[in-house]
Amino acid sequence: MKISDSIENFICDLFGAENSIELRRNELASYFNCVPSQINYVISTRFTTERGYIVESRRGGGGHIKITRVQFDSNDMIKHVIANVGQAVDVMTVEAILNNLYLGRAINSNEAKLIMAACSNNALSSISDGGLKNRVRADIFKNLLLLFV
Amino acid sequence: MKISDSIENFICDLFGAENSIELRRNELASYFNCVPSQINYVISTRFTTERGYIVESRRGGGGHIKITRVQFDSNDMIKHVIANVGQAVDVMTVEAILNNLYLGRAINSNEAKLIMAACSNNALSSISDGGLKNRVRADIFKNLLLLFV
DNA sequence: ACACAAAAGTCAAAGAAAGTCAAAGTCAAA
DNA sequence: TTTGACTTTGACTTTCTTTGACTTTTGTGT
Repeated sequence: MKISDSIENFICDLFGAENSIELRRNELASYFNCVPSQINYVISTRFTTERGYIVESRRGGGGHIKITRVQFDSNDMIKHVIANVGQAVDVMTVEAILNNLYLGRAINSNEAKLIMAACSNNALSSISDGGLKNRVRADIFKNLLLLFV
Repeated sequence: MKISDSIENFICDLFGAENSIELRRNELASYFNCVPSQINYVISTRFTTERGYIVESRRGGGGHIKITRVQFDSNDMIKHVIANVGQAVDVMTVEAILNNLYLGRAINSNEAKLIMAACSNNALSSISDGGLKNRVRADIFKNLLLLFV
């Protein structure tokens, strides 16, 4: 079996009943006899927002990688949006989706405003490249929606 | 291994219900078996103005370090943060500020989570340039906080 | 006043993690 | 057999922490 798959499985098992785990990249890499960056590869391809994971990390001494999984139990609407919003999205689309979610009672108006603000062109004004801007918007959007599922 | 975090926690605990504490750098250092300047490192990275602390100290015999945490009325708190977060900001700082705002009741825990998610490295992972990432983070952060004033 | 000792401050080098990126490898489908 | 998606690898980068040599400030005893 591919080593990436083994690592993926190993990490999944690590969760057990917990919803959040913390690991040391180098330890894991030496356990699997692979280069450390392989761990990054596994994480970035398998533990993505689309699949319901949030990844945080810290470098330097005592550094670590923390992976949190978000329960995909309730809200199908939001789940659906997260799965279907592509790599990039524009303001109007975000607006339309939020309106839908609001009408469908998946989020309330304050939440919609917050998300809208986070995805606004204003918030992303430092990004001059239009393509990048829409990709970042999509990332932020999905990360936020993830909190509601 | 992550002695800085232990020291940070220790100092935080010292506060208890008080808003101001006083400590001896050398004592603390020998308690943690570290060099005295490590205490400076912890203080300068964790107990910053941005995070709502004021640090004063005195050298020489009977010298000490005094750390005061400041509390504002919640609207002021947010305004203060918006005014003082610079052009760029890192995740740890956002985290610390949100925690402060939460403790100061300026925002609730859901709001804090939302803002955190919008400012996370995960949400901004498409931005490869570290400097730009922190600038965008600051923009998003301020845009979101603006909704609360 | 003055010297001295007892604090705390500064700064840069070394160390410890994690992140990035692109080249090279694999393998199945067209 | 060529192509293209997915994997593996490693050199290089960035971020955060630890350490220690050296500096500055301040209280105290002479």
